[in-house]
Amino acid sequence: MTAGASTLADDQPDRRARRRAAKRQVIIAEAWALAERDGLAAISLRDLAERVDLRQPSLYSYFESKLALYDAMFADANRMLVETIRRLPELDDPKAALVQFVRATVGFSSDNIVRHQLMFDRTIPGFQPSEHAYRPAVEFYDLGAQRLAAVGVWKPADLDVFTSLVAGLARQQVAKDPGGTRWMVLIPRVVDMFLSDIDRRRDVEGSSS
Amino acid sequence: MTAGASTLADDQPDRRARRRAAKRQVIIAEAWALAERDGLAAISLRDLAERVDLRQPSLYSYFESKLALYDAMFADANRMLVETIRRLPELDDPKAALVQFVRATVGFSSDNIVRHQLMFDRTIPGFQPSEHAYRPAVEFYDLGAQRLAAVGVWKPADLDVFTSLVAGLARQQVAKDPGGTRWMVLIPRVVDMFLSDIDRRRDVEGSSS
DNA sequence: GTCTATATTCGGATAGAC
DNA sequence: GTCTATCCGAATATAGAC
Repeated sequence: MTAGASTLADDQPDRRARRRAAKRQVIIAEAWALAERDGLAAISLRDLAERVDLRQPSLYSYFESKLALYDAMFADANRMLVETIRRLPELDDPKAALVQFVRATVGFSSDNIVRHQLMFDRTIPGFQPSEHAYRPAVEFYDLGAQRLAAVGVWKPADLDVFTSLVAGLARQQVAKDPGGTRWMVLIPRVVDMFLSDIDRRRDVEGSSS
Repeated sequence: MTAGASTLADDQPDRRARRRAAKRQVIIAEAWALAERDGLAAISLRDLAERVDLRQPSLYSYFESKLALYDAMFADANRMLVETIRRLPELDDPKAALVQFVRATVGFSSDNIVRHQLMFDRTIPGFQPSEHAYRPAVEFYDLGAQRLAAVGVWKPADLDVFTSLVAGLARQQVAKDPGGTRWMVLIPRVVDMFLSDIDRRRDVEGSSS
């Protein structure tokens, strides 16, 4: 019927979808700014709407509820962290690469405290990331696991120790010395400590078999 | 003038003060129950008043604002943690005592997630513990520092590493395996790792001098 | 100290016109 | 998709009688 308009009809939805996605991104970006100012739990859709030149009800065209907004923010923060890791220059020395990974991770938390809160604390009542939003978080975990594998660490218990080390450094840096480097500077030492422990345990295990 | 009533006049304020303090404690206890149910940030003074058989405005006789309530809860949680540590049986082996300390601390967080949140996360917008409420937190820190001193650890950087280890274990246990023991069981290993690292560094330092 | 009553503000969410 | 208008509920806090 409308043969000449078919390309138009096929393109238009894509453009619309892109524009829509772009605007969603703008909204999310402003939501972060608001969260930094007022606290994550204190975001109001009224303030948010004002910042993106919309009326408050119009936000419901982009997010079906406030929790859906948090979900999108959760995914956004995790994608940002994954991107941060991916952009790191590749290093030949696997141990140096591990230190680099931890530094980038703790640095991300330190530079993005509210993102860190949403990702790692459970601070919003009723919020639980959807499966979809959680996917980039898994991706991040895998990136860490890969660098651990490169130094011969793969046992689940070893991974758990490692995650708790990184979590602890990030937490203390964020909570006790925001903006500083008091725990950041300990990273090489902590990684050393961890790898030495792995070696030590390997030796013990080897000698007893 | 009222000589015969002077003992009465001296006692009555004490009794009143005690009753008042006792009721404050009841209110705080119910506040914790509410926080466990709805989330720390979602406590409402209405619900809280109902639970202690008061009308909502009457709470203002006990706490001058909601933030003052949080402040009292913060102090309460820290006192409870300090008490938990103090009640531990004394151990002769200083290393065992250190493991015991970490176990009790992480266990406390695991058993009291909302208290952990209030103490260690900054989750309530606008809340900052008063100097008075912060005192027991310092006391807790000192208890840890004492046990570290008993194994020869005293350097500030070493203390920072240790606090981040404990913080990381607690965090992962609370966030990723609430109610379980996945990170709890790693405690002896992590303490070993830490102390071995201290030894190793002492050796290096000693050989270079 | 406790109450009733109320001020005040703000929150998320919905209806329906355009 | 965006708007105006509005609902409805909830929140903290205060005034003033008892």
